[in-house]
Amino acid sequence: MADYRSTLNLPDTPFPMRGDLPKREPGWVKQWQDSKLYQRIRKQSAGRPQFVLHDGPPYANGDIHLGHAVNKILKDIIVRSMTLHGFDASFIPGWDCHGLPIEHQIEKAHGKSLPPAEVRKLARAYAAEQVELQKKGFVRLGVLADWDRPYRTMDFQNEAGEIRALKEMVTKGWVYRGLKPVNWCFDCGSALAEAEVEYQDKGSPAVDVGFQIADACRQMLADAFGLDALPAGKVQAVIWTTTPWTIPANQALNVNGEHTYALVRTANGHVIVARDLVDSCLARFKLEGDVIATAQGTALADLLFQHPFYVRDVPVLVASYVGLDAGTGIVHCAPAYGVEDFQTWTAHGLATEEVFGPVQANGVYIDALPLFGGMHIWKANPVIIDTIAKAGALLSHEKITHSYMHCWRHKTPVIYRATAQFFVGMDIRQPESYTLRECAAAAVEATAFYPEWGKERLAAMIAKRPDWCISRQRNWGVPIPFFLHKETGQMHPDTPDLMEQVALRVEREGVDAWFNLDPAELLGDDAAHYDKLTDTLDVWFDSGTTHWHVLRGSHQDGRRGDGGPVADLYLEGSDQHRGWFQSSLLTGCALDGHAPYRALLTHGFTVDANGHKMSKSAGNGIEPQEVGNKLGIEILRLWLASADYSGELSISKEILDRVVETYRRLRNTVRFLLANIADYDPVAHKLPVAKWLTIDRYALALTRDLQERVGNDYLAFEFHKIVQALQHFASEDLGGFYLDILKDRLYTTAPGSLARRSAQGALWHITQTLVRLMAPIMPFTAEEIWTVLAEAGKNGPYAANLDSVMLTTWNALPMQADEAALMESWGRIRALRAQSARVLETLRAEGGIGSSLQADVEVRAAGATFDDLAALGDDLRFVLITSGATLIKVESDAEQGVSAAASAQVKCGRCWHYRADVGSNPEHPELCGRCDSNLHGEGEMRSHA
RNA sequence: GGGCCUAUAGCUCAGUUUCGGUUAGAGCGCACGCCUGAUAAGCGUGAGGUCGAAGGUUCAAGUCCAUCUAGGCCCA
Repeated sequence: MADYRSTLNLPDTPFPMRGDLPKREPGWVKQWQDSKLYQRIRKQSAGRPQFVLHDGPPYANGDIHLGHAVNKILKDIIVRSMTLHGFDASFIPGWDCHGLPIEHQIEKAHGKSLPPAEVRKLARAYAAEQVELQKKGFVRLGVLADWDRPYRTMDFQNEAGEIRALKEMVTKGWVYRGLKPVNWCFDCGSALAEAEVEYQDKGSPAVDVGFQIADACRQMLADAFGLDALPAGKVQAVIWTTTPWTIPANQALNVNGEHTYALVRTANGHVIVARDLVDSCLARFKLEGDVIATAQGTALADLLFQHPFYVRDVPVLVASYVGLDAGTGIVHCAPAYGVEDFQTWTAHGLATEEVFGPVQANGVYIDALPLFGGMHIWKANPVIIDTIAKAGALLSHEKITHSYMHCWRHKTPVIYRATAQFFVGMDIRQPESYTLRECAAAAVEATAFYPEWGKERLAAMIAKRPDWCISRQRNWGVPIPFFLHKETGQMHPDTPDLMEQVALRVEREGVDAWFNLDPAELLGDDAAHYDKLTDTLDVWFDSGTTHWHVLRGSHQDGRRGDGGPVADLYLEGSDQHRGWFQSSLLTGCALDGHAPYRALLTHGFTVDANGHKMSKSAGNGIEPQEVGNKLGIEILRLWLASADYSGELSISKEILDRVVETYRRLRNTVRFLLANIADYDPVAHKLPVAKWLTIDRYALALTRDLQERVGNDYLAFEFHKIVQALQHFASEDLGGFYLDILKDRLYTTAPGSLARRSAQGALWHITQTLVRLMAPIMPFTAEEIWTVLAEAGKNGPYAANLDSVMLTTWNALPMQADEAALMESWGRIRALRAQSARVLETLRAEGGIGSSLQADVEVRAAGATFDDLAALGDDLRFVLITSGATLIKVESDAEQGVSAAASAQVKCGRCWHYRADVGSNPEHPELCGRCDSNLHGEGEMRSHA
């Protein structure tokens, strides 16, 4: 038997079947970096419509984890897809460099007693190191960005920019000085951040303390309980507290308006507690009693009760936070020493100036405090309890052990303590204009959200949030460069001008320019009357103002130049509704009157296969580096793109295994495409689409449809639909249909025949389309494909952009007038083909055939299906991949069907079809007629498939 | 405890934007078979869900309503 294999046009390509991703990806990364691909894309895109994604700065501490990878890869997919869409898409990466965690790192490494200037110096160096570390990680992910020129919030220009942003907000009147309870450590002598507080067990006294009704309010209290008069003798509202030291600072009682309160008669006078807690309270008081009347919490509002040992009547304030879990249902309110206490106080319109705070920074009461002046609060507890008892107001006293806040540095108990801070006011009304809250609400309304529910979430947060406290008592941060009058505490009247002078110095020397500044340099003789504030700005102010001083200052090329929001998109984890989205929104509104972004996109957090969050302790974490080293970053990217990122992102071994399958399928499909256009010259061999065979034109229509849908999905940021569409296209449209049918024609017809060039024209377009559609998600593989195309001269009209697929835009696919008709009729043909496959499978199972080419089929069809099949003529057998196919017209659907039988003919030694004309040329007895013609004659004619 | 979100075959997702309607779809994986001219590939056939749970509204619910469970983000 002659070997006809060598007479076939078999696929051939240098594109390897296996990606070998972990090994080869770093090479691509290096090439993109070395060739300055990002910069070249920007240069080539200059003048196109802009798309600005403003990068939210990750905190410069620690190696990147999966969450970082998710975030940056999504951004990269978007920037790449927008570039391919024909936008000038910028990506200026940034880092958040100031703040507590870095200060702690320095403290951990160098001890706790460094002078602040030294802390800042070390922190700056540490942050710079971390930026470089993380940058390496991000670059390895294949993220294409301006890595040579990122923004860092600690850059001098940015530090100065923040001061200018603050100046602008001060000038516009958004900033005020007020009180706020903060975590306070006596040993530090300063405020602590939440992160510096840890919880440990602590023994505390727990006391129930009675507040007698004020004489002037006895009748009103009787009315509240629906009584004609109050019983004679003591009537006390009882509170329960574990911090007796706050009693001297008591200024109110809080009740819940929704709860019911009971007036209880006991042997020790009458007491008021929540009705639901009467039994537990009496047990604690070791008293018996009867409820003689009840009243709703709201009825008690504003009644005055007597402080247990000071001559001071305090009001009842209704507060919803008061619960019934423990205590008495009545809460003692010391606004200087509790967050909720303080909020309740201000919520009732009471002045912060009236808040009474007798505890000094070192934990000692001021000397002027009666009875306890000069005592440390922890020492004063028993003395105070004794005083309460002597006043007849102590209903119970026990020792309890509870979880209590401690300083993580000194391991000593921490308290809440009201201190002076600076705020951005949410409800300050600009003259004849809006409040910040109103402006922000309108800005949220004007913003597009992906997914849509983000709008509701952010709007609810804006509606409820308190004023923004922007001051912190830290070392490593941007200073709030205010001079405050020593007596009044007021800002210097020239503050805006002074701030600009400070900004100029910070621009040159960094934040130390302020900390080192001698006030006299700016204030002259006035300096004696002013204190230089040492507070720093909340780090949310750092990142929240990046749109102001990064996009409009240090990186002007990364902004939109049309006067509106500077960015088209901010994209972060859904936790940033409270964080960066909000701080940016507030500064945008305060500075510009609108949000700095047009749209917000959020992604969820990564979880394990069971939907549980990843943690070190659970041991269910997956690191991006690990995936990159084992499977390749491309797999990680494809995993991310195939998930619906609006919810949680599940990742596990099995999930990644499935992703690998998807990758292989896509890769092999492209490999086959490349292998079959190896001898195709897209310029010299190009045929007009009108001359193509019908099925090739159908394939082109399918491809155009795919590109349109995928393009729209990119614009809508619906990447998982893209992966599904690509996979479906590769498996169903190509592998299971078009390519399967095409093999015979590609392999057996003459190399330069119309039949073959028509197919290759379609394959060339499919390849050019797929490589681009894949590129945003799988940039490594796309670039590899691009290189093969380029080196083989397969880019034809795109030869000007041989360097990188990213230098192109979507493939320009010919539009066909009869696309809709093609889709419709071939849809019917494919349904028939599926039916035929089932019949052949039955025959195969019976042992009648192996390959489908061993069979002849008879197709009975009616109506449109018959017309479609009839139009194929003799090519029907190629569509069904059988050696023979007979079409019979029937009149009704019921008569339709397919039957198959093993062919009685002889197998052609070349094309493997079983044909009656095998051997018709005596010189080539093993060949069928068309193979003989293809090899030695004019070649077969094909018009449809 | 509050706000927002998620819960469809083993896995990843669809399920017709504003208010429901025939046997709930796809790809992957799996099973079985074919091919050996995409071969550490390719093709075919097939088996898998009653839509987180139990209720309600309705002639009719995966699709609406309240509840619960599990999970996520942010607060308290």
